[in-house]
Amino acid sequence: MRRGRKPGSPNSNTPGDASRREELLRTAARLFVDKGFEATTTRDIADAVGMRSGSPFYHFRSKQDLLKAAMAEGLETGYRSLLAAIEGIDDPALRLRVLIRTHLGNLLEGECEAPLLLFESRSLDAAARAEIAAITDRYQKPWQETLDALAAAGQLNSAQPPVRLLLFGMLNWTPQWYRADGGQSLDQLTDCVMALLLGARG
Amino acid sequence: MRRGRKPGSPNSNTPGDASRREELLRTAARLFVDKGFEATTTRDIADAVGMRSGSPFYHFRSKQDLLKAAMAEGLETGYRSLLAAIEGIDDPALRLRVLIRTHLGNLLEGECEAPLLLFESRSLDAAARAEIAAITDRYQKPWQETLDALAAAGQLNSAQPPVRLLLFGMLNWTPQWYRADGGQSLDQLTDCVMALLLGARG
DNA sequence: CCTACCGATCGGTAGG
DNA sequence: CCTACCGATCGGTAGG
Repeated sequence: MRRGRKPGSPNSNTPGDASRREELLRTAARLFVDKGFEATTTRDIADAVGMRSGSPFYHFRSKQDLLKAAMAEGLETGYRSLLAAIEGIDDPALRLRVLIRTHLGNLLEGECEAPLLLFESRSLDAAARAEIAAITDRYQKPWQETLDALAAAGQLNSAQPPVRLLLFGMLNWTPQWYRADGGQSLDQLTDCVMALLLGARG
Repeated sequence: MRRGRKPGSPNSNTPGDASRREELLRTAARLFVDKGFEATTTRDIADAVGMRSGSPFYHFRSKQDLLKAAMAEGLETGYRSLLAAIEGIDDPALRLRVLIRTHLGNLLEGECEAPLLLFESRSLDAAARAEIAAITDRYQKPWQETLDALAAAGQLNSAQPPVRLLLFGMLNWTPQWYRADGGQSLDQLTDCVMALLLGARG
């Protein structure tokens, strides 16, 4: 029924196992976002990738470790997508637009929902939470730089950190209400956010 | 050791029991916000109010029922605090300011964190979720009216529903990062939000 | 990675 | 509201 697999090395980077590990991470991330960390069972995750209930623990020490890894790698992926999207764009207003649009795409088109897992930070111990906080800071760096540039150009009233955090919250709450079939495209939603930040624009 | 109490009527509004019920609701709300619904045990709640493990079920049919009631009554309370705060205020910009400040006070000074429980809606069944959605709509009505008035007065570019929802998300994410000891008062934070919405202002 | 399994915990209930 | 309790589930492990 099930294809057999010889035991490999635990937690290693064996090429063959790496893909299984990634599969676990992606699947866990999705389930954690949908049902929440606590409500998601390690058995749910195992089922979803076609493993037996004990097998995720071959790849990860604990359920919490799975969460930490899913957050870390997800934020990493999201960060790279941001950098790729803004590469070569000099105009700060356009940069901000692309950051927002990319972030919303990641969140709302299910490409990389990792930022939503930040809600689950409370389930991490202090050490893991610190690791994730550092990665989150990096994720926000391009945002702060762009806001600073906009303020310097006089297109934004203030680029104090609260502005960035308010913006981040505004975007991360959208999955609570945005529906793809609601007649508003992500581009239009991006327009709306931009108008809010930079003032009138049509 | 423990004071004895005669059995009363279940789920009724007996004056004596009402306060215990309210105590359960307030305590449950706080724990649900802090640890999350799934991570909070009915035993945690019972302990926190000095009951035995089975006793919460004398007041509520199920744990989910406790969540629903905590959300419903909490949003009710928050709604009333909003109405009281804006009563007699005619200037729409000032009204918005008071709405924001009151909402932030409720969230960040622990007076009424119920809006944060909206995250936990996924733990409700469809019927309960619909109930809560209706109460949430009512909670947002004063906001929409105020935004409409601002748009009519030309002080806001657009009062389309997404603006309200973006604002709501911006505020509801603040508990993720705001610290009372961070050198920024709630009044200053309110200024920051207002400036973001209405444009330059110093 | 599977089999087989365990200890702990959890939501909930009967009966007073 | 307490006592006493149960069935189910869950994270995790030993051993191959």
